[in-house]
Amino acid sequence: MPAAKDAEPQLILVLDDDARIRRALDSLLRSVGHRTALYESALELLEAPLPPAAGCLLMDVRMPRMSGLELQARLAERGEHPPIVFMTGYGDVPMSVKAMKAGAVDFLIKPFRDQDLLDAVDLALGRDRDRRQASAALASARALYASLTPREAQVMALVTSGLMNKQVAGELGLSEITVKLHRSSLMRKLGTRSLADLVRLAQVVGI
Amino acid sequence: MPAAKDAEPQLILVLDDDARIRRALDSLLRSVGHRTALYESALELLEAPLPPAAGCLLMDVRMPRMSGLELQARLAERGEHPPIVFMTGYGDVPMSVKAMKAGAVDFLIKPFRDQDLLDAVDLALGRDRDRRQASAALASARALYASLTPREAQVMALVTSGLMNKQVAGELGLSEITVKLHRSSLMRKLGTRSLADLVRLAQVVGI
DNA sequence: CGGCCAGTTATACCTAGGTATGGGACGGTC
DNA sequence: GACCGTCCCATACCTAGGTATAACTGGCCG
Repeated sequence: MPAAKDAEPQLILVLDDDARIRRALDSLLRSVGHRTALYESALELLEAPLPPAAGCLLMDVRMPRMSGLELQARLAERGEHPPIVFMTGYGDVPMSVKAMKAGAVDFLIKPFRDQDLLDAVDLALGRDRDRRQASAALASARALYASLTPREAQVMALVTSGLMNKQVAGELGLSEITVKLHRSSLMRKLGTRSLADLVRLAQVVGI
Repeated sequence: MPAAKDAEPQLILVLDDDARIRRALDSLLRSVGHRTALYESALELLEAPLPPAAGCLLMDVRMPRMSGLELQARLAERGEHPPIVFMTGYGDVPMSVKAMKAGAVDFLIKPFRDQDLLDAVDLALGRDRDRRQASAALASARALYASLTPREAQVMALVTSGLMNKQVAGELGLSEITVKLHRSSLMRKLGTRSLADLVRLAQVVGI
């Protein structure tokens, strides 16, 4: 594991149909050292795959063709997506509640102070880092687990549930020595050097 | 463990300064089988300890003396509290966003359909059940852990980190046999019958 | 067909874990 | 002072875990 020294700063996706606002947000965000990517419509953003470095999506709620809320729903359907900060000039309460229930980080009413926006963006970037960390840990655990043969996975499940080798052998109709063999093999594959580590890995994978 | 057969249905705390609204909410909630407790002011609710069966707090945002948002903040300071559903006739977006950021389940605008309120309450009760389950599991794990002597706790930490008995002995300056003794003693106290169980318990406690 | 991998088992040997029994030291409590 | 709980160590014995080596089977692939 090369320890991803966050050499790649997070990117802030800015989506607004008004070019003047895009420019203003872009310059504000860049002035405090953020990197940005600008989008004019929800469709433009949906068509291309999201930049892997995307750490926050900042967007207007009301836009022609596809609203911010609908984009939020589409992104959620597709799986993981960066945390979202909404802005709007004409928001109502049900709209903001819906956005927040769906996981938005903040919902800002124009006009807002620059600092409020920057705070919301920082919060979103923080959540994105947490999300990335959790997701990377889960992915690597799953990848390791996927390298096991079916038998090894069975043995792992029973061993981490607390059964002794002979009990595992009984459950699976094997001899104890075979269980030991699968066990040492899966420990090697997973890089775990103790039963404690194995149990924790199993927890992550969700056995 | 007597398996708490949820013989005790959850209680819905209804807080509104308007007596007519309290009565209307009370009758609506009771008509679908919920149990309720009525409060006239935030202070009244804060003064007495919360009913242990409280599974949801349904309240107006705007009330004299103490607002719903302030009550929400006070309850959060005091630790765990039931999930909150807000209602209001005059809410603005920043208010609703603040409430949702602080963890509210929903923020309803009057007039709302009865069903919307009942849905929000059901969602809140569901979250309360999850919360109770997690909190009960954590409490029982902590209680078990607290019954260990200091030495046993040290041994547990090292054993669950994956060290062998002899390594634990080295770390603590003990002989291996003594470690085994502490180990069997703590396993007995915690009711764990395998290292796997012990590791999971340690995870819950946060070792 | 030959090679490879998963899966299976066996023998043998060594290490680690678990328990029973007994004993000594220390600190606090009744 | 007697008692108790915690902490420590030892001997002895048994069980469980781990590894090495070797061998057999069946399926898949080039």
